[in-house]
Amino acid sequence: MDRKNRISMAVIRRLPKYHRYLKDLLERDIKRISSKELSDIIGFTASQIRQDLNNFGGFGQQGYGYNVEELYKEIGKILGLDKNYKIIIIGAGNLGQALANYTNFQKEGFHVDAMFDINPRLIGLKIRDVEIMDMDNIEEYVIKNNVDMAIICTNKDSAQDVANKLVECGIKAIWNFAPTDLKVPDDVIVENVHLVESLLTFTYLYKTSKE
Amino acid sequence: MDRKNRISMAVIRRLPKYHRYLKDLLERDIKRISSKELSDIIGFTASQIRQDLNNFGGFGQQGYGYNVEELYKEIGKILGLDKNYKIIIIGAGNLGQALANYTNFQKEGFHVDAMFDINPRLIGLKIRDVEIMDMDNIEEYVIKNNVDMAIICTNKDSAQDVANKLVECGIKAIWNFAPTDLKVPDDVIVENVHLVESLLTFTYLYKTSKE
DNA sequence: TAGATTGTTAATCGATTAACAATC
DNA sequence: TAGATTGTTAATCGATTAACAATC
Repeated sequence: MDRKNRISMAVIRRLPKYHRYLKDLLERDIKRISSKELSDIIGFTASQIRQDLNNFGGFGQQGYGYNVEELYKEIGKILGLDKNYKIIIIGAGNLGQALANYTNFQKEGFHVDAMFDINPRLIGLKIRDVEIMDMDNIEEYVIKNNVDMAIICTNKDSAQDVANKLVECGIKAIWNFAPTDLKVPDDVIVENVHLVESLLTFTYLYKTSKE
Repeated sequence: MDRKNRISMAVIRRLPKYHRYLKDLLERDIKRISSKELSDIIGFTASQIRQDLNNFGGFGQQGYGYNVEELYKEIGKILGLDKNYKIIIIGAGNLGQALANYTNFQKEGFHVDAMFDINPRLIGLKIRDVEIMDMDNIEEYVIKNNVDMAIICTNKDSAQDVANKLVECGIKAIWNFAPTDLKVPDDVIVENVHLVESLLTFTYLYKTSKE
């Protein structure tokens, strides 16, 4: 724990990118790769790649480089992909439904188990195999079904209330798509996907590139 | 341009957050705010807030702080929100449709004009007022309609081909939701929303928080 | 004017890059 | 063994924080 906590967010956010590129290499049947070669395709410096990986252990071999399959699996384990995760989605609007349908998550062992909404028109519907349930049943559901993570896809005004409810139910991990910053206890992990922030950054870069 | 280019990405990515919090304050009828007060609600240090803002000009007043409305408008201008933007979406699947429906973008002056897909079942359908058109017509459409930005919502395998096509049509700004890194010329801006990377980072944090 | 708070310079901290001895 | 490339330490770079004079 002490050692883990010392790993910076900068490093952690690069891990999924390593994972993705290594999967690519694996699919192209490439058996080994040096930090220099990986640098050429992923765009980080070779030095940074070696530094990053050495936070978690010495996966390479001098004079050889890294075994692609082994490194891919190790990084998968580091990320926690050796387990499956049960997810619920709160807010069954367009975005919630899109995420329920998004197969890239399922491939990695994330399974959307149920969706919740307060809109009576949506309750009872099924998106793929996932039923949209009444928000009133969420506590019962979470406790019964050992849910790992919750995705908030509500509007900004409901998001904090929903988060409070989730925390109450014992959820420790919230992936938040609502355009607001949630207040939660220290032991609850929140990862934000702030689409508007991404769009505005993008717009700034576009605008200034034209000047 | 020279001055602009010196502004670090770290600062640029904080701008949308200032913009959002200032809008909040404005809606709550708060007229002025000091860097210290803003620090308390936004979570950056007061020092960082003053540093950030001073990259773009002296918006504050000693002994007073910042005028909320003025600062909100100034940051909006810096981000390029004093203009409207025409957007097309390529890939009219669940995610593309969800983004076409996402009203938070329209509020800020972003208008989705058309969607494109290669699936004959989708072509001709309308999502809200937005027609799904045949990918074959994209070049003609972009040239005729002065499109500013394109959103890629295809799968990873088509994304690079779509990007090439967009660059060919003269598009200079691509918001990419496909789980891959696009190769484009230097004068084309790409902003990625890598959902899988966010999910895996999130999973890592969740996993390690339990250890 | 006195108090408050900015704008800005200097100090610190952390992350990235460079270098190289260790070793496969 | 010789060549290649890692793991790791040291140097550099950039971003954040602290401090304070300027000034409203």
